[in-house]
Order: sequence, then structure tokens, then C-alpha cells
Amino acid sequence: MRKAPRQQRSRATVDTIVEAAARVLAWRGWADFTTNETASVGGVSVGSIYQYFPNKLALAEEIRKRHLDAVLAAISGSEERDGAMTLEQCAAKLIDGVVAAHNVDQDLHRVLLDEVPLAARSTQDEFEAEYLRRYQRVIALAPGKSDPERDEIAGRVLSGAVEGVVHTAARHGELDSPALRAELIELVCAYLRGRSAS
Amino acid sequence: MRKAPRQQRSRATVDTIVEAAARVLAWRGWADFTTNETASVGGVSVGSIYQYFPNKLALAEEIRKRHLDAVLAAISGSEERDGAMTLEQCAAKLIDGVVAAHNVDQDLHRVLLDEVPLAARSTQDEFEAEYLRRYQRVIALAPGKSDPERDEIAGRVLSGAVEGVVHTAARHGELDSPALRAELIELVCAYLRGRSAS
DNA sequence: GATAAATGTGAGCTGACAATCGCATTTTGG
DNA sequence: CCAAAATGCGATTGTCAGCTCACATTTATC
Repeated sequence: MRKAPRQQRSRATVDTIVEAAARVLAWRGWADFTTNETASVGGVSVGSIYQYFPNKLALAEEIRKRHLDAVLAAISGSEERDGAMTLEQCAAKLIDGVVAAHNVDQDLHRVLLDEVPLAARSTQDEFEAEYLRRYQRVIALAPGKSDPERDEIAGRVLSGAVEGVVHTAARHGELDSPALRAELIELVCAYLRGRSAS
Repeated sequence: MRKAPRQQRSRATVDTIVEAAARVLAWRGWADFTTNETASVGGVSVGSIYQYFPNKLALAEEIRKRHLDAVLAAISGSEERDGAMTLEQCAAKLIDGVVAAHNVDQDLHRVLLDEVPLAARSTQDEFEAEYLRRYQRVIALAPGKSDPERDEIAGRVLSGAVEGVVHTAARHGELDSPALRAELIELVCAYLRGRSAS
């Protein structure tokens, strides 16, 4: 950020800018995302944007930051532990969380993940780490002895697999198919059961 | 294509252009992919590009077409049927094929899938359909009665999952990790085994 | 109320790049 | 050889979006 907003008014302006930018970005895609349109949609002038953001990418970076926070909040809904939960119930919660995450402004989510280049690794990496942690927790819950090194890989496999399926489904507008949800749960459970056996 | 190359020379020029463009696209990404740099890298003039391609996107479209052909060829290496193959061996072949596909010019592959907008659905859709067919074949091989409708979803789940894991691994430069390969095979087999049981 | 600091404005500057077009060179066909 | 067609060239044009800056307006401070 080029300059920190000090007064109430400017803080509101920054919010307006970011929200307008997010809408434009989701609607147009990164390639056609322009600061001029953002300003016009937000009802502010381009100058105001550059008062607080050094360039277009920094603005997108702020959008990403806010969006990922919202996504984590959506996943956190499925967090409470319960010793008596079956593996199925646990997997279901995890998957519902991931689906919910993708439902937080689907278009924006897709554009942010697929199109916007990431300047600083920091934001995205932090998020991915937190994301992975959720999976590790489910894996730790699965029966059988836990080999830390293998669990680490299992986490990456599971997160990659679930993300892949959900992401593809989102692109085809089939995020809420119950059949798909059931198969995904089956996938996760089958994998975890198989691991405990070997 | 604006004009079909009729002579030997022009056919070679078109190849040069497409190859240079692919290199530039992979190196710079879609956002910074310029026809001017392509011309300079290929040792031809911009004019020659527009002699055969109506615009930049059409050029990218041709790159995609050629790349997807190469990818399919890479997967096809793991195609021969063998009735005596175990489920594990079959899954292993499938996964090795997908990994091989991602190894065909990794950078270009990522840019084409993640960044370049698809003008005409045709090319990509054809490819995805063919891709799915490979998975369906493996699923058909799994034991148990086959419910066509459920198999269809299973194909999408499997392809999405495997793609997701491999894609993530590729981004982190861990495409050739044997441990990851083993876990992926386990994932596919566990899922298919579980389906036959229920 | 006066002064300074913070904030808001938008016309316009700048650079970059897609795409063109008139002309030069090469190949083909007779 | 010689037209005519095909191919190749690259300076130039038009457009457009990121970003600046000189000035206007609002808010804070005393």
C-alpha cells in the first residue's frame, strides 16, 4: 500500500475500491480487469485508487487476501471435533467445507486461482499451509498407526484430489450435485481405510 | 487461419511461428505474450504471423491444438490392454500416462490450462472427452456390476482427483516423486475397490 | 476561523502492443 | 525467361489502459 488511510472517510473509500475491483475482476476476468472501470463502478476516481495502491497487481493482491480470509471462515464452519464421529461423517464435513469455500463468490474464486498472477508468495502460501493442516487433522483421525512422513504425502494427495474434483465441478456448475458429493466422500474414505490396512 | 500456406517455404514458416510462439508463451505467460516478441524469437516478421493467423488468440489456439495432440500421444503410450493385469497395474499405467502428459512441456501445459482463454470450446472439449474415455475404460475394468450412470460420475471424480494431484505436484516440481506415485495408485485402487463392494 | 494535513478528482501523458499495408523478394507455371 | 502468384518484410498506425499530477475539496488541529 502506497499510503495508509488515516481518516474514516478514506478507509471507507479503500473498502469501496476493493469491493468494486472484486466485482469487476470477477465479471471481466484478469485480462480485461481495468482500473478505470473499477473507479467508475466504485464511483471514485482513478486517482483515489493509486493513492492507496501502487499498481493494479497490488489491488488484486488485496482482493485475494480478503477473499482467502472469507474462504477460511467458510471452511472453519466445519471444525468442531467430536470423538464419536465416523470416518464418513468426518470426510463429509471436510468436503462440505471445501464446497462451501468454492461457493464464496465462485467467479471471483476461479479468477483468483486460475488467472491472477501471484506476485508475493506469502498470502497464497500461508493459505495453502492452513488448508493442508485441515486435511492432516482428518488423516490423523483415520485408524491405524501414523507414519508422519507418509501422512504428509497423504495430505497433499487428498487435498489435491478433493480440490481437483471440486474445482472441475465448479467449472461445470455442478458443485451441489448430491451424487458427486457422495462419490467424493467415498473416495476420501476408501483411501483412508486402505491406508490403515497396509 | 487467414490463408493456407501453399508452398513448402510457407509451411515451414508457419511451423517456425507456432514453435516460437509456444516458447514465448511458456516463458512469458499469456499476459506478456506478444506477437512482436514471437516474431523476433522466430526470426520472422510480424507481418508473416498475420498472414496466416487472424489474431493473437488464433495463434494460441493452434498452439493448444498441437500441444493437446502431443499430450494424447504421450498418454497413448499406456494403452495396450491385457486381461491378466491387476487393478494396481492398470491404475499405475493410467497415472504414468497422466504424469507423462504433464511432462510434455510442463510450463506450456500450465499456461495453456490456467491462463489462455479458450475461444472455441471445440478443441478443449474434444480433448477432455477423449481424456475421460481413458478413465471410463479403467473403471469398466474394476470388479463388480457397472451402473452406467454411476460410472459416469466415477469417471469425473477420478479424472478430477488425479488431475488435481498431478497438477499440484507439477507446480511444486514433484512430478516424479515415487512416493507420490504410490499414494496416487493407492487412491485410485482404493476407490475402485470400494465401489465394487457397495 | 485559520492553517495545515489529508483526501478526492479526472484530463491527459506515456508506453506498449495488436494489427495493417505498401513494397521487396522468391517461387511457380508456361 | 517472364509474368503472376505466393510469400516475406517491418515501419507505421490506432487504440487503449496504467498511471501521474496539478488542483479542488474536506477534515483535523489549535
